Amino acid sequence: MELTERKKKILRAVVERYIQTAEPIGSRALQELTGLNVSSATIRNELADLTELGYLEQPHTSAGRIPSPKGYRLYVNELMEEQRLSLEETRQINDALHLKMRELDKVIDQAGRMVSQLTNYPAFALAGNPKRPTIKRFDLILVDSASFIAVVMTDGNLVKNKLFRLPTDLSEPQLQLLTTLLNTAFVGKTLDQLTPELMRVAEHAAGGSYGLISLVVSFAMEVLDSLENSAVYTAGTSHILDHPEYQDVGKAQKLMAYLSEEQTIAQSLALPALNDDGAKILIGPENVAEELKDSSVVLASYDIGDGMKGVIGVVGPTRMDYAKVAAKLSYVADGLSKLFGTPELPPAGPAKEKEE
Amino acid sequence: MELTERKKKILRAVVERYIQTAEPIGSRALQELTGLNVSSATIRNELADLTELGYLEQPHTSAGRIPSPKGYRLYVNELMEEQRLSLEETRQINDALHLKMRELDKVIDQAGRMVSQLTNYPAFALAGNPKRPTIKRFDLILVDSASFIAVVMTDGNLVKNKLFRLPTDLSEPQLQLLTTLLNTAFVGKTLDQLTPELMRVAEHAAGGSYGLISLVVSFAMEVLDSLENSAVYTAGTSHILDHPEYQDVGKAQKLMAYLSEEQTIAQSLALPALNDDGAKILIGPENVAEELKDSSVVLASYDIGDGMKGVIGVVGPTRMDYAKVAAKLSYVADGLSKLFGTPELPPAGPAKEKEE
DNA sequence: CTTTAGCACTCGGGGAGTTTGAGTGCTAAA
DNA sequence: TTTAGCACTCAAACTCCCCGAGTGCTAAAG
Repeated sequence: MELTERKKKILRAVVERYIQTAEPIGSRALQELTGLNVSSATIRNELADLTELGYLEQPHTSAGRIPSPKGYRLYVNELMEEQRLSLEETRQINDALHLKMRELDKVIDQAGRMVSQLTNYPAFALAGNPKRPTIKRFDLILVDSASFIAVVMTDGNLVKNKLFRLPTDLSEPQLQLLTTLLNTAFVGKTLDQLTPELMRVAEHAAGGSYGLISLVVSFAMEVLDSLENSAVYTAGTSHILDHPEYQDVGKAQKLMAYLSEEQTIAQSLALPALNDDGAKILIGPENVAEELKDSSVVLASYDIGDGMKGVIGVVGPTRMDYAKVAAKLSYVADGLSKLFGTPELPPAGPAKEKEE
Repeated sequence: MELTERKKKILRAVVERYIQTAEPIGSRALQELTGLNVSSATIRNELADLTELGYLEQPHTSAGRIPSPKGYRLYVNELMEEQRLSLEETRQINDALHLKMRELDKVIDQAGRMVSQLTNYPAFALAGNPKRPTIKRFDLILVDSASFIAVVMTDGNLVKNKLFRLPTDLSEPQLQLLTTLLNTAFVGKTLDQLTPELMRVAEHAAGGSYGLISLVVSFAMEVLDSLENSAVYTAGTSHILDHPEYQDVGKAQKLMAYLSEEQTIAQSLALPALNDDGAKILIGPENVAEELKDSSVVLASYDIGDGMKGVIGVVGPTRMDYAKVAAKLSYVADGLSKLFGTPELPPAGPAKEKEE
């Protein structure tokens, strides 16, 4: 059954007011808020209907109404106006997006912090890749006769390195041989495919090369592993204490505990949202996790490039300002996609050349 | 004035009991706890003296006594027995110290988390270097005609890399030239010494090389910069809610806000402790930061190698279990020092060789 | 001089009772 | 269908009072 215009107007007023004040709204207050030219008694009748239909709740008989999760849902789906960010706000975000370090982890971490600061809610951010990562190339750099740097690059164009110090001497040709060997034997393999079997074969081919193969490969495996179980960065968890619904320390504690279970967040919350575009809003009981049953989550996904995607999200009371949060989150997500979309090197290089 | 043995015994009992229960201790309870064969009245007299001397406090006239910061200080200095960790505990720490990734940032982050989990208090960890870092060597790896990887190694043997994609073509000899150039012009320089002046000279020497110099150098500068302003990792902030002294949300919030000001922690708390060995304990008002005036901090420093040091610390109520926390922290710090002290490569390499 | 028993006193915490006021639901009239 | 009016409800805030743990003081005993 479709609601009448007037009912919608009232529902909307209740939601918006409650988002601001966190207090039940009574019929009298609604008279003014809605601007409807009807008496409070009429509004009371409407409120009774809306309560009957499950859009509103009453903390106790003699209190005003507050939105139920169902009410929020209707509000988010139909009543909420797209919030436009102010110039000030977009400028702020744009500034913050000018991150110095472009290391993937750091950028994601920073993005999470930024969102948390922007919204005043706890936030999290992570990257996830749909396909299993593989190594694309190996390089070994001789530092001195007793140490070398291994550089591995994944198919997602992520580059990692590690310095190895050896108890024995090492020569350039030796390293070259190793490099070729690594590149022929292990490129394009996923983590599971790097079997001990394969290692043994390659090690044998390496001859007397000190088991260096296994060292570098196990480093590569660490890299692949950390990529598959991508880290979740949380930020601003203390913000939940700002909101009256978490004045009860017990509740705050539960939510915080949940937020520090990073793997759970990744699996159950963020990853399912990877492929949804735009902002996704999960209200109270719509959340799978028990700990989030009376909180809400807003998620947005962004493109990292090379098929990788990421998710940033915000957690807060069901009473959170969905319009604003969703707008900010989407804006940041877009910004990140653009950031990753542009080549690392702005074509400033050639421009700098004097001679044209 | 030196306290009598009996007074010390009483003070100690008060502190230890209060650490457990967070409740004021009365004279009757102390009769049992101390094992002294005197009446409660006698103890009351002693308590009055200790209060007079500033070692104890009374929340209100008709309550028992709790230790004052001065009392804690005496306890920590003279009365506290070195806590020995149980086998179970050392095993737990040793296990946790077997970290997979040996990337510096991650290790430090992990260490902080571990300590927090171990002690049930919020913890932080950071690395700091006394001397200004410089770049030790540059390497450039050609990936394909339009991209290359820059690898820089600092004097602290930290290696960082970055992938550059270019709008133009690139050749191996070109890269080699660049590498030599970079290594002659910029090695051994601190951040300030990498002046625009120097850059211009080097760029000029590079001839038509597309301003690549400045790209790589500015990456190097980022690395140096991030090394100088080393990150602070905090973990387990939600643990403060476990303790009754922070049931007051306002207090918890203040402390949490402080803990998220990572730069402040670094500057005012951790860095001063860099060169103190062993555990350092700061009780309540001994802290410089206003926000910590009624909390305590335990710090321990560890060696990273190459002259770099790090600090891990724990923040909690003044009532925290100093003996246990200090013991755990020292143990972890030692473990970290050892971890960094041993070469990256366990000499397992040669051992793996079949043919001897 | 120290220790002890005894006793009056203090003060926070918790429970019961009361008041207040915002807000409701219902009814009867417009 | 809307409105005015009115009785009713209930949480929150306040007051009052009791309880008991614990103190400080005094006077006597060691």
